[in-house]
Amino acid sequence: MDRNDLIPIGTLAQRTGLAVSAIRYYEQRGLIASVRTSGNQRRFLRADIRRLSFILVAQNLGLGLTEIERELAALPHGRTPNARDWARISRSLRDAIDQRIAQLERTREKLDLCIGCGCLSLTRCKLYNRDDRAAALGPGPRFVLG
Amino acid sequence: MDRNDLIPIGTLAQRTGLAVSAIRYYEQRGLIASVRTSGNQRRFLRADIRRLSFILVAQNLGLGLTEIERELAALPHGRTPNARDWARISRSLRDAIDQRIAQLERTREKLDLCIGCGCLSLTRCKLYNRDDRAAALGPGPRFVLG
DNA sequence: GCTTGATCTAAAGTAAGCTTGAGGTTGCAT
DNA sequence: ATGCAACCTCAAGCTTACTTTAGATCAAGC
Repeated sequence: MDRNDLIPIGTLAQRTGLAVSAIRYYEQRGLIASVRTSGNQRRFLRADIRRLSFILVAQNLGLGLTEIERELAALPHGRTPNARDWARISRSLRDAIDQRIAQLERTREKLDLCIGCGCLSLTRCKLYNRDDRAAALGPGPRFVLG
Repeated sequence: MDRNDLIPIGTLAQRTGLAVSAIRYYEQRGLIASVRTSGNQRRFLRADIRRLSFILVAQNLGLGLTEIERELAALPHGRTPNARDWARISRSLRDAIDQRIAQLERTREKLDLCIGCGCLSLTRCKLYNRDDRAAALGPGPRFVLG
């Protein structure tokens, strides 16, 4: 199984917790690539486990696959990404996490004000201020990331 | 406009930043209620601005409308919610925010380890540990909230 | 060699969360 | 009283992110 470090899709699925169908979908979307055996079966690099993990973390942050694709585009083409590559791209993810945490903390503060004062004075309640609200990112739950 | 504090849907939309169609959809889903004028137009309570704000905050947290409905069910039926009601339900939201922040901080730590060590040793990389990963919550981006 | 589980493709289906469109009515200002 | 923006309903459409299904092939152990 270690010859050339090529793993079949099922193994990749097990390692990442993703469904096989999801991985195939990601490949179709261009988020991940594979080579084929003579019998047309996909074989992935072990490094793709990391790539999928990155996708999962980014998704958890609220990023859509299109945005994730943009992030991943920073990785080198044709060459297996090395430590430096991953460090660079991971830092960008780190920033997004920081921003998201900061935003949640702001929301929490506002919520505390509302809980504390029990304000029913609608004009004063900070939660009514929609400046910090989720931007319209299309359908589905909305997230503020910046 | 202050007679009885009843506002039309367009005003509610402006105040919350939501689309009129979204508010109608929420009503259909049972997340918000309205009375009708003699001409069949919806009229909402001013307090519904708060209710919608709650929905927006909860959505931003990653909750689905079904879960939000469950949360809102804690509000009194037939009576306009008062400060105490809102305080109770908001605290539950606050807890969810705390948990989400904690989870993001854990992810950030793991990411820092990966950035710091530049580990390409896949078996050691903490990000590959899927224990803390998003649970399958159906289609769409996944979130860990608990 | 044979079986059995993993894999393949393509197309259709699903779920959430809304939006859009058509065709018609209401209500406030002038 | 008239005009026009705002409102109404209902059905269909859209986007994201996948899953499911069907029918066929592959690969690895016994």
